[in-house]
Amino acid sequence: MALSAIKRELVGSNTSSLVDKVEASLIELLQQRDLKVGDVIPKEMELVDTLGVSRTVIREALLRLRVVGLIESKKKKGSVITSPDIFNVMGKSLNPHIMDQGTLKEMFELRLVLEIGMADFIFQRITPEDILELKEIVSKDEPDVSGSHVFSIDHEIAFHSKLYAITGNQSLKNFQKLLLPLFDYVHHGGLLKTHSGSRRFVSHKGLVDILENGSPELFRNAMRNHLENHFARLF
Amino acid sequence: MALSAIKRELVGSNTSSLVDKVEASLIELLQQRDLKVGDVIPKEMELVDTLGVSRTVIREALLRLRVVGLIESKKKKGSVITSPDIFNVMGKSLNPHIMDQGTLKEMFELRLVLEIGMADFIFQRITPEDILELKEIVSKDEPDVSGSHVFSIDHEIAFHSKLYAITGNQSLKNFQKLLLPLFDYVHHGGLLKTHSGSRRFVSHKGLVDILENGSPELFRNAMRNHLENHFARLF
DNA sequence: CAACTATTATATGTCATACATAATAATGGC
DNA sequence: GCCATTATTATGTATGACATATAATAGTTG
Repeated sequence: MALSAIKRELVGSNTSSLVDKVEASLIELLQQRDLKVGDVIPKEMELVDTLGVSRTVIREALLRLRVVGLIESKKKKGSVITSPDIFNVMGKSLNPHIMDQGTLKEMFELRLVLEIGMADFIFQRITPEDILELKEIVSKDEPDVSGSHVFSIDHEIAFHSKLYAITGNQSLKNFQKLLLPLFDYVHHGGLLKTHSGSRRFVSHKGLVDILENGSPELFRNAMRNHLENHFARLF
Repeated sequence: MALSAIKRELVGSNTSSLVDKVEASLIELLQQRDLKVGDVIPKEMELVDTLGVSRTVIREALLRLRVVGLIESKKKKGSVITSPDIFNVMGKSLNPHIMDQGTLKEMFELRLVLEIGMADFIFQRITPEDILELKEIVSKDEPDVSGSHVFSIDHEIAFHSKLYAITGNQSLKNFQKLLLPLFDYVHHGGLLKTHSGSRRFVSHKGLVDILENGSPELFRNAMRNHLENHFARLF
């Protein structure tokens, strides 16, 4: 049996596949019914009848929505609309073992952009407790006998993660959490020359001081300097 | 027939589904074989034999990889590894009609973070031609008879898009392209009070002047002011 | 021999059906 | 009225068949 009339209509004149069309139909359906997070969507078999395609195709279209986090499927309940979270989706495709060098470098640049750009939000929302917590973190970054700071990935991550948290922007924080594996891969893989020994223009402690007494403008420039050797490796 | 031994082993002790396991196995496979972009991965039927699960499960696992952009499937060729692009994946889940207000607001904040944070890269990479192009764009933003600037979404987008382009970071640019529908939705849906009439502390022309003769530091603060009314709406 | 066309083989795409599994709803005993 | 047990239901998995597109090959013709 060849394609039935309705399927031909679904496929239309363009080249997109059946699943593409069904996926589009589903999204359109969600918008038309003005469905909100938590609402349930029609069962697979209902969609089979409504759209006139096999359950295979329906399931594949639903799966796409599920992968990008638009819906969640429970055993007997059916599928419900969800909001969760934009960046988690990206995580799967951010496999440093597979992605090419160029993209990897761009992700690094993105990190620098974010940490300089979020100064205003940090100042807007930082609390005295946050300051204390940052000082606590910094206190564990003691200079060694030679006076230079020993580079510790864990300490680095703890400090900068706290900054993201202070912004109060969960999406931003998720984004950072997402990028962490990349940095871990790069540092451990020796893709960049080792950080230790390179001079820090502004220390973590310096940044905290500015958060306490300075301004967003001062902080942006300080962060710019703090990340100087990162820039040096990129440019 | 209940689950066979090998499937039990695949499922293991945790709660994750069969497809989850197969998906993980596939990713592991890609890393182990050190497969790079352009390489082909085993055929569906080979994977059926190798992993001992049905083609249904294999296909669903492969589909997941395809959705996040890790592979592409061609009819007779099989599936090949691809790199493309991190942010396009996110686009599907960024449906403003469905996502909740909180996330929408966070996306707006993200935009501000990016445009302030990318100053260094703009200055690093801007060319005289870019300056000319920016001036060309700005020239179309004439003040009206009352002397105030008429707000034009198109002009706004053209100007800021050019800034992203100048950074030379394709991922960053893709990110912006991704966010555009959100802003369009918000502006047209009247979610924010209209932009027109609100005072611009720093005009587009002012930003271009700084790009020509100023510094990244000046630019960051100017952009901060330029986006002042955006901030006002958020805080 | 070269270049172009028709055929074949292959791997993904779609369909149909049956059964497994888990979670809710219904039922029954106490 | 509460709790354990049993149906019911919708998704998850398995299997086999056929459709479709395309790379590869064979075959035809100038």
